[in-house]
This record gives sequence, C-alpha cells and structure tokens, in this order.
Amino acid sequence: MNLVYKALSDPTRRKILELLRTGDKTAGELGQEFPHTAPTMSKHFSVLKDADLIQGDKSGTSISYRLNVSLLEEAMLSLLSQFKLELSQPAKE
Amino acid sequence: MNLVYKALSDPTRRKILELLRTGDKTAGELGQEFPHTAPTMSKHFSVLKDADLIQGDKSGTSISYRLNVSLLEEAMLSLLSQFKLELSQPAKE
DNA sequence: GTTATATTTAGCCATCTGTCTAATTAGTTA
DNA sequence: TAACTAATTAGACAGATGGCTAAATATAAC
Repeated sequence: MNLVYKALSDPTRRKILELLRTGDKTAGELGQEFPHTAPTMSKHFSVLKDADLIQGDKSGTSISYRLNVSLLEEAMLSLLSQFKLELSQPAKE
Repeated sequence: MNLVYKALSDPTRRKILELLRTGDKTAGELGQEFPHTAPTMSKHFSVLKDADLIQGDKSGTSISYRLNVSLLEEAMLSLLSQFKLELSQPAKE
C-alpha cells in the first residue's frame, strides 16, 4: 500500500490518474497532455503499474492504459481510516 | 497543496498524524513511538509544519504538537475531488 | 525485408529524501 | 554560573526520484 501513496505523491502521476477517470487512453494520448518525453512518461506509467493503480493492454503498436478505480478507492478509504476522518462529501457539481 | 501530498507520502509522517489524532503530544512523546533519532524526527516535524499539517507550541523546554485536522480533511477532499471519487464510508467500528 | 510508428529499457545526471552524528539553542534547576 | 534536559540546526551520506538522450523492441505497412 505504500507503493500507492508514493505513486500519488507526484503531480504528473495524479494528473495521469485523473485523465484516465474519463476513459482508457494510450501512452501516446496521455503523453500529449504533458511537457515530458516519452521515456519520462513511460517511467511514470511503470510506477503506477507497480502500485497496481493502472493496467496496460497492448493492442497493435500501442498500449491502452486503464485506471484501477477500486484500488484508488481502497487507498483513499485506507487513508481516511488511518486518520479516522469522516468526511461529508459535497454533492457533485 | 503539493506539500501536503509530499508530507503524506512517508509512513513515519502518516503515523505521526495518526498519533496526534488522539490529542496533542510533545516531540519527545512522539519520538518514543519510532525507532529514529531525535533529529530525524525533528525533520519529519518540519515537513509536516511546512505543509501546515501540524503546529508546534513551545512551553518550557518542550514543544507540543497539534494536528491541523481541517487541513487534513481539506487535503483528503481535494484528492477525492481530483479523482472524482465518491466514497461510501463504512461506519466507525 | 526495410521503413515507420509506438513504446519501453538502459544509462546518465542533478536534485531530493531519510537517516545519522555532532554541535547548537533555549529553558530549568541547583 | 554551571549542569541538565528537550529539541533543533548543521553537515554528511547512501539511496531514491524525475528528468533527459540514445538504443532496443515490437507491430504494422509498404
């Protein structure tokens, strides 16, 4: 679970996860959203994969990444429970 | 806000916050709960202070640390909202 | 089979991080 | 003032992190 927190500690990786909330995206599509080289992005994908937060499915020459929503939720719940916080979440805007 | 995420990415610091949920504690009291030297702990306190997650009040020779609960809640809500997660928090056990 | 495209791996580098020991600061007590 | 205690600051160091370029891999298209 510590891998998850490490993964979440970088803004680029948080944005990747955010982008994947709206649907699967290829490495290239994700890369376009950032000012980093492909290898740099690839490393971020690896960190997220190691934490099991995303999964990559190869099809043709490209790799489509998918968010593991339940693990993300689990991580959030685990954090909340560690801090014994009870949040009243505002309704979606 | 990035300082907050960085602060949360270390297990020692998460445990410090957890311990402070049950009430204020001095640097020394907190230090006893970890296998680290006082200077190491002091650095962790600094990181948490820089992120505004805790506040230290000096009294006599010791410093009493207090958790900033509302900032912690804010950080959690901000994370949840970034990921557009809606958690159904289980009731406290 | 060669070329083009998408992505990763390898290797390098500067900076950040978490730890330590030693030294310093500040308050209390004798 | 001197000694003691609580905590921090200074400085060093190994290892992790996030970025890059260059090279490798794998699939597709010609």
